[in-house]
Amino acid sequence: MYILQKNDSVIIKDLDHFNLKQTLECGQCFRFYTIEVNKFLIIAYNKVLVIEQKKQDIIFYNTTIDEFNTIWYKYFDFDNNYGLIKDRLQKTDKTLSKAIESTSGIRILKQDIFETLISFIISQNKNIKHIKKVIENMSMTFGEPIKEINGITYYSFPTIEQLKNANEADLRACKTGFRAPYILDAVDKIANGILDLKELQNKPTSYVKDQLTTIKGVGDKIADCVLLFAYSRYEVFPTDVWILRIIETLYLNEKANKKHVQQFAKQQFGDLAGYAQQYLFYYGRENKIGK
DNA sequence: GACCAGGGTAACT
DNA sequence: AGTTACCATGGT
Repeated sequence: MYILQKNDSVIIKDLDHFNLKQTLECGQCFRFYTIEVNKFLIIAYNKVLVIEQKKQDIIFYNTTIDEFNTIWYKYFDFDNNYGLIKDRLQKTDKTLSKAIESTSGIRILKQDIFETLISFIISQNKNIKHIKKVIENMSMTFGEPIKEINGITYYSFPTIEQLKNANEADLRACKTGFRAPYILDAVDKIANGILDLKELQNKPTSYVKDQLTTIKGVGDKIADCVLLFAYSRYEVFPTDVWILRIIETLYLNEKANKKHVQQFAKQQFGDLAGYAQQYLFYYGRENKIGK
């Protein structure tokens, strides 16, 4: 792979192990819109990015090398060697090997910690489409306009400071429902210094998980999503209703509970369990496994 | 109209 | 420690 700049775009040529559509649609992120086939608009880190994939080339529109280096390089996890990761996973497991054949372009994004936390609090007992809508509502209500494209204004995800001004009625107006007090508790703990999301970056995974689950409405699964998608802890295995059914169907051939599935994933996939989870999740949903 | 959605909590056995 | 009803809301 190599990078070049052309007018106001940055282009990555000959990039392996990357599929933009798979990476965005595997359920790890919620702030993106489809413009055309393989062309998307993403909102992240207070930026609006139009990005397109043409075979093995990725075009980042209206950006600079500097912005690419400081934001998008890390966001798309270009530091990690996916060839190596997939080799290791495919060698140890035939079922996963088959799943990876059709999902091999997924990358685990490195997302903003606060946004990921609030987004997955919202996610509980909702489908992905509705999660996206509620996050959009919150951004329009509490965030700031970043950029206007084709007459549509795109808003940043609200900061902690901006959400401090929110009350429960405001949040319910965004259709958060019973999750409104959960969001308020998260904002309260962070704003008052009881939780320091940045400091947790340097702590062991189990400690971070213990801290995150002190927030009301944050349990095992939501904490694992924040650990995987924002703290880059690739050993966790977020276990939701989908992945539960997928593991039951593809591996266990019997009913299981979430604790059982977590133990299984740890011994089966080890320190790469998080990657395995994303490949299996996308594969399972595409093929309606267990439904 | 019941059932489900990238779940968690409280109140039960 | 392992179940179960309930929590808003929109879609099928």
